[in-house]
Amino acid sequence: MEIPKTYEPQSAETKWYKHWLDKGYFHSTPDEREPYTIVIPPPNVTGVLHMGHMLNNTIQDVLIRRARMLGKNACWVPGTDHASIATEAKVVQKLRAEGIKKSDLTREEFLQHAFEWKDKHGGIILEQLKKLGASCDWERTGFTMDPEYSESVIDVFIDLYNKGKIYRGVRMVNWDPEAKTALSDEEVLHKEVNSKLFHLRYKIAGADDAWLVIATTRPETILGDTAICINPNDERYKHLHGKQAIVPIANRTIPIILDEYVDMEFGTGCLKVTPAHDVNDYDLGIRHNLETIDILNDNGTLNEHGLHYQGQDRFEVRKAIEKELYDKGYLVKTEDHINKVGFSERTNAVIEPKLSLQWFLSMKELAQPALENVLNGNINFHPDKFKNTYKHWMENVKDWCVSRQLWWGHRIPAWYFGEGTTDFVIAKTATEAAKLASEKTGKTVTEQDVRQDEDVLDTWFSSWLWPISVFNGLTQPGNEEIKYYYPTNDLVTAPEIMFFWVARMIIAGYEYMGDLPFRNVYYTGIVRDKLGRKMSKSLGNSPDPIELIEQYGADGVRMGILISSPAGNDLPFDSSQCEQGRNFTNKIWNAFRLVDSWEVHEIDQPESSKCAIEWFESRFNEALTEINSLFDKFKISEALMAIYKLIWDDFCSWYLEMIKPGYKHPIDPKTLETTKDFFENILKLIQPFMPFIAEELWHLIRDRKEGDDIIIAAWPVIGTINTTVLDHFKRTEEVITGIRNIRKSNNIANKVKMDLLIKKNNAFDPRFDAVVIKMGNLSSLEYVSDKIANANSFIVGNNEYYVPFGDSIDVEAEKAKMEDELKYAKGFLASVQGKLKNEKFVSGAPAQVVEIERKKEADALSKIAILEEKLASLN
RNA sequence: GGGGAAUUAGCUCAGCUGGUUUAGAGCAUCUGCCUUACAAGCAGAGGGUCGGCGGUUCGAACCCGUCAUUCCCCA
Repeated sequence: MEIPKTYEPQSAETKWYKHWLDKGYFHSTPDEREPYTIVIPPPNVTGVLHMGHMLNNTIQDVLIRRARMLGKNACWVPGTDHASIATEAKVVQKLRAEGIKKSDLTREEFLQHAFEWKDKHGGIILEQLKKLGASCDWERTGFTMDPEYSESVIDVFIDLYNKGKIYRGVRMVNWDPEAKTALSDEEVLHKEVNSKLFHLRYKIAGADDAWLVIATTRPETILGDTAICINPNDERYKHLHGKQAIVPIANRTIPIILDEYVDMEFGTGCLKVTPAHDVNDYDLGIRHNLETIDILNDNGTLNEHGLHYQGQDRFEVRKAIEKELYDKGYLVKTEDHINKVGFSERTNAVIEPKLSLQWFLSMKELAQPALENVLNGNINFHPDKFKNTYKHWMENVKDWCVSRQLWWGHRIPAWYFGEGTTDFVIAKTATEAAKLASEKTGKTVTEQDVRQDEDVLDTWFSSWLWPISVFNGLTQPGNEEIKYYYPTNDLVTAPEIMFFWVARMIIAGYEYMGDLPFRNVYYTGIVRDKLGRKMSKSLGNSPDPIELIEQYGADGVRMGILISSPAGNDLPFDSSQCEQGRNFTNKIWNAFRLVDSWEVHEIDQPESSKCAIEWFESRFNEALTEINSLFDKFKISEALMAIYKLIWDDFCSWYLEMIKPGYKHPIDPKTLETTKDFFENILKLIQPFMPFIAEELWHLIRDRKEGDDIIIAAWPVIGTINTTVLDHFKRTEEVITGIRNIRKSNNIANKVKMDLLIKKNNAFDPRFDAVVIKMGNLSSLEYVSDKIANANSFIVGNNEYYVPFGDSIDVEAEKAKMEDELKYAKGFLASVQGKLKNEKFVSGAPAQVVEIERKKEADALSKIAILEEKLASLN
């Protein structure tokens, strides 16, 4: 059978993914083995796979595949998040395109559309992950609005309310007038915009022609003014103390109050106070007992307090009122001004600070165990530096506004039975609510008398239960699965959602399971393009992951994305990295072609092969030790690099070349079988990173019984490491490189055999001579006691190596080379002797360190002597 | 404005508690090779006053101070 010269990934990928699924390798059920669990950060149902997902999920797959090979019961739970605001926005948009307005639909009708959307788009990302090779337990695919999951979200709300942690309160929230919902601070993007600063004059009450001038960027809000504030230390305005002012147009009389909050330098030093529309003003309002006048409707138009502007949009009013103020002589001047304005991350609408009645979760106490257990290392962050950010946030945690004015999501289980602020109960059903309300009021309240809160819960209020609720840990406490899989092991996510999600999962973990949700959090970076810009759909600078997979193969892309992606650092992605990955798959493929091409004969094993085997065994175990330790430290890309070098350099470039029989020559059975063993082991190491080619070659290199698949093969166990052999080989490598350099500088073709003469000054074991002969393509290797004239030479370990080559030696070049070496050796000696001559070094440094320096000195001295002699012999 | 992180070769990064080397890797670059596994390859080579300046120390990429630049978070 003709094996293609290059690896063709497509057929292997479909074949093996199907095989793994058919065999149920991804599926996990509790058993006696140690569990290893990862819950996927559930992607939005609206999304399509982007490079960030690729990075994140490749890492998870690497971890889970290695755990599976380590004999653990590996369980990677996939799923999706309902993403209330993002999904609702998409559905509204889609309906609008069809000519349907959300306001024309009932809640039930709208939700039907939303579920249709979810059914159609919700699985796209998960399907795409299969192309990447993700070994998720698909039978466990969860969704944050699954019935049982939803039940646990509602239960938690009720429980926290009953514990007194959830309260209803008036707060200044970030209001998105387009989506008509409150947003968390994290969902608001602050951008600098060019705006205008309007200087407006207010008449002083009771005076004929006395005025004060304020500066504002939002003149329309004067209709909501309830005070003017000045700094009590401001000499300019002492005369205003205790006075009142009259709001232009509204003609309301408002007090002039004193507060050091006012920045005397900014604007005119007089601040108009609008408690309903500015966070700082709101605080001032509370301090000074001011009236609060809300002039806005939920959609951003003005209400009845807007007087003749009622019903108009806030931005139209800004223009109109500017004119009116000017016409009536209140506008003193306008100047250009740059300020920061908040925009909705989802709808890009300008955020309106707005007072509204929302549901809050008090965080201070809940956050305590979550903070402690990260600081004390029960939960580890990788990299560790994110602990600082976490600490800072957790120590200054603010109450969490959990309500959102949306329909898509978990509806808040609050039921109102009257108009009073306390006329509500928290209950799972209307029946229960009626019962509770009856108890609360002492009167009969029926199911028809109660109406449920219109709002839904913040998406994160459901996803913070993810590691618990995917195992139904709240609805069926203590069930077999939650006992077995919880706490999960590792979480892989982006630092951007450390507070949104990670911190809150930790909080929920301690509150509801009394235990951490995961032991390690691996933070990935942001995937950026070559110019350092974040990859995003709007910029169009993100490659389509599926196209990348088609172009380079899933294995190539997996490697390309991981090779330069240390934890927590951004990944400047370039498709050339996938090319490197593809080239690597091809390298492994061709190594297999080579091994596969050999014909076995019952011949003796060559000495060089014996040495090679002995060396590679130690080298493999040495590398494996390092690789395991890198994995333990979550240095995934370094582990991959170590495997890459082991395979490419050690196995392909050295080992295979050493044992490779001459053209058309057979190989001995012992060497071939051992080589196949080695090959199997390196395939095992690469399996977590490049599962497809690993499985493909696993089945090509030896006949396999049913069920003997590499995905479930045992991760290699570290065997003996013979450091003497490793040292011998290191020296041998140097000798071979020396020979190659001589060929190169003299233009001697590889096929031309050469002689090597060795003047041995230091003892060494000549066992690897056979390897030197083979790799150097030598006709002879001999030991001599004198220097050889007319030869190219080099020094390894203070032994002298000579390759005579007739008259073709360039003596001058040889001399120059040696002089360079001599110069370096002398410089090196000087630095070593500098230390040794220093009395304080010799007495102060540890004996071992001094000893090492002495040895360096001795070696350098002897090398210098050899070089000088050789130079002399050339003259 | 407050807090945090970073700065090592053209690029991306290692470099553990200061001492095995007058600093390492991969990619890229350059040179020579289509040598019967692989040109998606082979064999070599060049490239860094470890951001600047001070300090501590016998000894600093590593510790301290300071300045500069960049990024992140919060207001």
